[in-house]
Amino acid sequence: MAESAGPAGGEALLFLTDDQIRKGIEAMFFAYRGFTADPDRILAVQGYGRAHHRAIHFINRSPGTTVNNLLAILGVTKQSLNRVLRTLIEDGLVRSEVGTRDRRERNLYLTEDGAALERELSTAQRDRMRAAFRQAGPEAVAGFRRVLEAMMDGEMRRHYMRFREAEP
Amino acid sequence: MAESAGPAGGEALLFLTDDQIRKGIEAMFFAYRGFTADPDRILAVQGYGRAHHRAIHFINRSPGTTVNNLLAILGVTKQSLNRVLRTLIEDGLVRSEVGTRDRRERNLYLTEDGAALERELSTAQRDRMRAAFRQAGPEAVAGFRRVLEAMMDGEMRRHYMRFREAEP
DNA sequence: CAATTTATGTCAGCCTTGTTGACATTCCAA
DNA sequence: TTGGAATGTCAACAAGGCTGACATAAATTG
Repeated sequence: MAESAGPAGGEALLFLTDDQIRKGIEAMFFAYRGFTADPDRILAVQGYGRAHHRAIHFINRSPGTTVNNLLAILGVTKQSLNRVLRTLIEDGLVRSEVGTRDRRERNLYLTEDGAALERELSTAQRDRMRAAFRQAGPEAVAGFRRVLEAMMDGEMRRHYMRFREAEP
Repeated sequence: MAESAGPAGGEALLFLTDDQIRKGIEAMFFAYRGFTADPDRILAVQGYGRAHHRAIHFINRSPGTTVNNLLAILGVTKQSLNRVLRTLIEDGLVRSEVGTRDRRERNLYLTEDGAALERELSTAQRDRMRAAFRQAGPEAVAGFRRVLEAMMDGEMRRHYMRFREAEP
């Protein structure tokens, strides 16, 4: 349909055929399992899931972030996030401090233990990503990022861009 | 750590710094939400979820496939898949036929209604992917695919490759 | 100051989708 | 022919989404 195939106006656009796009969709599906496989294995040991990983990742990226901010980034409800945060706080991986500027807010930090788990998780995930990057080469990596950025919803792209520029 | 940054042996390898890799990880996270957003909206209307989408997608890709085969592709337990298949069969979207060669097997097909939903879902997903591809350009798309393929687990890569070559 | 809004937390209950365990059916090979 | 392996189904449970209702505390506004 649409602009399925064939030359159009002088450009070939062969990379926009339904078949090429289908391959992109399936690549995305199968690759995402690899992307989460290593952290999933680590998390399963201590009885955590991907939701815990996401919270830990973004608290590490923005120490002192508020619950509301985390909510927007993760795109879940506060009830859902709260369940995860509560277990992380109870288990001593996350510390929640009453905000100084605005005392309704809670500023979230990783504890020593939380930071240790974060390192374990991100090391595993980075190792795989690094291997994939090395295998594919720098130009492929640039293209990879360009396509992913174009695929994001506007709201998510905003969050991504804020982190993209920030050096840790 | 490892080969964090800086020139190494003559090559720069700047795309392998922890910071570059971290951007790749976050791009993957935020992009995947966009990837599933449109199908999710459609599925929510009829009370289905992503699991239904995955089953429908791969039954459409391999009409007559068996439950066992689908299991290997989706990487879930047979009990989990069975629940999804049962609702799809009850709702008249999937047809299950006793295997002729081996009567323990069930061959799965989409019905007319199932094929209609599959088209609706894949059209929505393809539209977004096509827009991202067009925006990023052909070289970026090639790189995108190369990185994703390098990121897959071996088992998943095998499945991907089988579909990759097959024309519908 | 009183009223309202905002940020957070909590309880209850629902749904999807993952899990394990138990079991029926069918095939195949010893 | 019989026992094991393969295939698929049913039941029950857990994680982690969701909505709705409500409480509390703090900030903001009139």
